[in-house]
Amino acid sequence: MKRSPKVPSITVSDVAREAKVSKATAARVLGGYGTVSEPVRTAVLEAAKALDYRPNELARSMTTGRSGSIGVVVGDIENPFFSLAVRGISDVARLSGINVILANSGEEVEAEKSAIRVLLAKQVDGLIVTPAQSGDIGHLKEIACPLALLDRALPELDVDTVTVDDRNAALRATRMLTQVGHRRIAYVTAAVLSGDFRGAESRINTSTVRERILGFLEACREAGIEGAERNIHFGSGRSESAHAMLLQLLRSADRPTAILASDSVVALDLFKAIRECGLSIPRDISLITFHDADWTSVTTPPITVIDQPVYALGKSVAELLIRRLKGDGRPPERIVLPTTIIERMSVGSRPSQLADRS
Amino acid sequence: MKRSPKVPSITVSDVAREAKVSKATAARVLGGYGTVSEPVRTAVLEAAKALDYRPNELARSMTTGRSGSIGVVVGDIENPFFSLAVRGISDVARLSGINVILANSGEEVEAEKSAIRVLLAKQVDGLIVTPAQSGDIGHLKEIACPLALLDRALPELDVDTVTVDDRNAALRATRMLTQVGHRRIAYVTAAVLSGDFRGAESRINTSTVRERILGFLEACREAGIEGAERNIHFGSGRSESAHAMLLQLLRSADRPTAILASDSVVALDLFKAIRECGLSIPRDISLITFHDADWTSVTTPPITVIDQPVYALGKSVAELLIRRLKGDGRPPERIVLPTTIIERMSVGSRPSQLADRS
DNA sequence: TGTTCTTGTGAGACCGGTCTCAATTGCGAA
DNA sequence: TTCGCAATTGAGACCGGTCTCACAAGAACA
Repeated sequence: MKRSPKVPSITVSDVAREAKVSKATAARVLGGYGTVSEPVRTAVLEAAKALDYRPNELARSMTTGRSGSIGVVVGDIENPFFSLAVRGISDVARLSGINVILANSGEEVEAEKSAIRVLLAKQVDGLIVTPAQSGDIGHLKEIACPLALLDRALPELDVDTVTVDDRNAALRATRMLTQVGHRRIAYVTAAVLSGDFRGAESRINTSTVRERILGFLEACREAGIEGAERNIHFGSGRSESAHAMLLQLLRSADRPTAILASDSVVALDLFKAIRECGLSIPRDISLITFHDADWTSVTTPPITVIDQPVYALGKSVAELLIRRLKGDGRPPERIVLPTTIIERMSVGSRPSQLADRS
Repeated sequence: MKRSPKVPSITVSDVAREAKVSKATAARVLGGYGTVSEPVRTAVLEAAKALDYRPNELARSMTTGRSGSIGVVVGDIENPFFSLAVRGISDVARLSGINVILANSGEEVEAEKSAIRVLLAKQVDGLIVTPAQSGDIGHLKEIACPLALLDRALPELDVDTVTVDDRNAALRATRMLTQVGHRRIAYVTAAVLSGDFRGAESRINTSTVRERILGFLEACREAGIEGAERNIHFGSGRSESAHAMLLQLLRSADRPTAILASDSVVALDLFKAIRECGLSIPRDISLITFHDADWTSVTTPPITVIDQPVYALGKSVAELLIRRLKGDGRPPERIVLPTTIIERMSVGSRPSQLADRS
């Protein structure tokens, strides 16, 4: 470990010396606190300019205890959903003069824990997290600084949270499918669930996932479809095995005639898999996905989507968190933003040649 | 400005007191430097665990002068090109135990300057920047810490740089178009250029933009196409006016029969505009774009793309920068990564009904 | 004119680490 | 037995800011 050359930077003391005042006075001018007479102020300011003084934020943070930055931990930056939400957060933060330190969890709890530890060690003033898993949230409960949850609520964690009305969205989307006759409808999500689904509703603590599933199941029930739980497929992330799983699903004898995808990344993978299997949308299979990703409107056919106000989602959590950083004492808020369904061309009626068995 | 409650955190001194050793000794154990006897080490470690000690990175950075984090300034996080590159950077950084602080410039120099100022004040150990503009780079020259350039080289700035062989890529892609007979070929980029192009090659200092244009022009020249400069269109970013510009281009009497797009965001916008005009790819117009964005393979027709090793791009700059942080003294490197063209279905021969005039 | 406020300024402690330096101890070599 | 050296430890300076407190000087008041 080699000692860095350590470019000696200009400090308050240097400026003070140059301006022929005490360090305390120079600090007052430079830090913008306390009272200083006009002539002294200008003298210090000139000295600072002459020396090209730049404050060391680290030192400042050390004494104030405030770092002026917030940490954001998302599942996957590459997912356009998150990039857009992050932009919402950044935009709001910038307006408040707050920096954003971004970390990727890759949807893995361990990475999430480590990221949070690091951010906390860096003394972030607050955290925005998209919890990767719902079962393992001890590390979130321990967080001492203000915390806000993005997109995924945790019932056990009473903190500021912004989500969308996932349940209702899934309900409406699924209804859209049942209403045109579909009975074998699959819900495909990237979320992972240990074990298989049957009656495991209670094990899914992540609101987003659970609510969507509940909405999905409710619509199925309404339509008199039984055993819909069997058509919920977890773990369809970015991986070879996930793609293989999709192919298997699409090639099975009782393959679904309609699919609801949990996000645009999954949907794109599905779209490719469907092509690979020589199936046609919407003739052979219908598709609806969460998130109006930009590409969904240019495919053939364009995809019907559940449009989430993603940018607003990011904007809102950031606002909530920043308000709290300013010392707002009101109880945690849980904001649920509405979604709309953008109907395009990927939903067709149930293919008649495929008799339903369930 | 309200004083934050300031949760009193556990410090080295607290641990020292608990372990009944001096602060210096506790610090040695906790900081992992110097020599400590085994019994003392365990005593300190136990005390630390009992007290749940967490080091304050800020304080540590203050004395060491190293913050353990690097700053990354990109044009637009939402552009999948950048998100992927950023992941490349993050992955490498994580392996070295270095954090990444991300900032968005929105491709605006002022925002870029401000972001760099903030990151520097936060004492980042190094910076990775994708310079938004090439003319205004004074702020980059002034940077005292190690700096590395991503995707865009600046001839005047002799620092570690990783780019792709833009010129050759543009050359090959354009050739692919000229070879099937196209003569009215447009190059559309999001980059902005003050004034219009004519002979302004010298004004474009951003390597990516200049090299691509040079490659494009070279291919045109080879094919005996004159005045190709007129077919270079700048400023096609994310905006209403940009889209309007594209529509105008596509509706003009001498509209291009083939287009080369500078990135996938521009390409998507183009794709939509082409549809809007009722044109068909590749019958009426051919399209090639830089960046193998995930959606390019699912459109109808799928788009022929110039596949850049984006992840590797990010990975390489990060490696270069980190090597330099470790005190590597060798002269700055300029790495140029190769690209490949993935041929899909968006290139067709020149539509015969459109006579070329140029 | 004496007293009490203001206001401006300087001295120095402090934040939580790192790191230098000197002091103490134990042990093998002479 | 004495000396030298290495290993271990403690005291305290330091990083670059913030902030408390004491004090001096002029203003306001009696």
